[in-house]
Amino acid sequence: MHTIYLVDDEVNLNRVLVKYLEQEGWQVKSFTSGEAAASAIIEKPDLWILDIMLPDVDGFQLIKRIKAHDETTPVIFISARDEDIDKIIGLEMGSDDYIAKPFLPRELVIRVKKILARTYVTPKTGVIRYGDYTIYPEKRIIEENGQEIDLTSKEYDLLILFATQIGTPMSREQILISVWGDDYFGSDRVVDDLVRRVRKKLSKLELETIYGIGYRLVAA
Amino acid sequence: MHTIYLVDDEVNLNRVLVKYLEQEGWQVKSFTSGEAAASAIIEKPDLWILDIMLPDVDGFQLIKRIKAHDETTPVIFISARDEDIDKIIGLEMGSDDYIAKPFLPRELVIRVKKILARTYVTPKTGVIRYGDYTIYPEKRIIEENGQEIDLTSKEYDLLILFATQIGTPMSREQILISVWGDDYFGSDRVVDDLVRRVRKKLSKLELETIYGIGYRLVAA
DNA sequence: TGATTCTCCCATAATTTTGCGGAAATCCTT
DNA sequence: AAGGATTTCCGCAAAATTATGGGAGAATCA
Repeated sequence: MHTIYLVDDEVNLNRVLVKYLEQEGWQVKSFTSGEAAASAIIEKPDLWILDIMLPDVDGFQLIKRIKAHDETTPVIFISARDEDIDKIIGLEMGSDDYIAKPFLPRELVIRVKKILARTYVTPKTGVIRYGDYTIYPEKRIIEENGQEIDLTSKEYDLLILFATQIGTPMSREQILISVWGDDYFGSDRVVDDLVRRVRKKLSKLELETIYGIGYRLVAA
Repeated sequence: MHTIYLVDDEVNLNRVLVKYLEQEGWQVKSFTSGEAAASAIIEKPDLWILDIMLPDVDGFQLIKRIKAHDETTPVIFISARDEDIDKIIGLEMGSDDYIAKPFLPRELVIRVKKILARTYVTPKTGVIRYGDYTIYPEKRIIEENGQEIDLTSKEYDLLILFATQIGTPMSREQILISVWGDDYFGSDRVVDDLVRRVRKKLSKLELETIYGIGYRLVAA
């Protein structure tokens, strides 16, 4: 689940936007002042939505501090003033998108979805962290506190499948197709076996069995 | 089939729009006054189309009452005045779309289609909120104030059935088919049992029994 | 080729969920 | 308020699903 931090001093709009964003299942925290938002930068939300005009610390200063803290955090600007828009577009503010007031809340939701998709659909490139484990998908390596753990190829396939779908239950059918391919005709039970092996090697991985459904990796 | 309620006091436009909407196979009811429309809110159409300028109760008041009755009902505004449009977009009107007069009827039809598709085709993507509960259908998870509650697979199937059909009474027959499949030949009584178990685990879920009929999930 | 590892499968045990009978409680009708 | 129908509740047994240990065959690698 993604966390989104919203900064806007118009309390009404703020409240509405929070409602819409939460409707999508995101965890939202909202701020009405730039100063309050600034002190939350260390909490590293997955995305920021910033109004430019704020009573104290304005959006431009905020984005600088956000990006200074973590260059990759996506930011969406919202603003009413045309000159601001020009500034956002013209300068290299590092903003990932902007939206001019007035706008429909669902328009904002659409943009957030796009950006999150762009940022998180490609976890293949980055590393995945899960508790003490660090997974390097492209290298097919998993470390526990820097100590590499040996996995066989199927074990690794399974790990990646779950690690990229944390929280989502996977049926044996889905697992078979993903790990063995759709031309496998043996028994379902090999999945149990593979799960057993992975559990044994990665004891801190919460691979939960969902009776009658399949398995799921519980969020760390 | 979807039911659409249209509110516009211009009788000519009203008639034309009804024709176009019915052309799509939707069941349309039209009103020329806000008061008449207001008393039809309890009929829960799938979508409302509201003109803002009405002789008596205006569109803004109407949407408040519609959303108060059921937060999720989609609403499309139509209006001629620019200032209205600004109001719709900017403020927390909860409108799902708007369209400025004059417009082509088929433009309206397109927007209605989009919204219906969004609302009904993808109930799986969004989360469902019911009082303190948050349901993540695709993850087969339900949380009460962030605290996950364990459900068995049939219990979850039942929950989803009701949660996606809030307010609609379901017969035992329907529940059997939906949860057990149409090839189940045991007794009806298992439904009672399942309902009992779900009630026990989710005590704040208002699963009302309708004597002689079945059960219904009362809106939170 | 031989040794080692990996994968698959089977049988059995352990676990979880579900079904069912009957009694108690509740609801509706008269 | 009584009586019949319906629903709820309870606990246990049956059924379904999953975990586990062990062994055979396949693949891999030196």
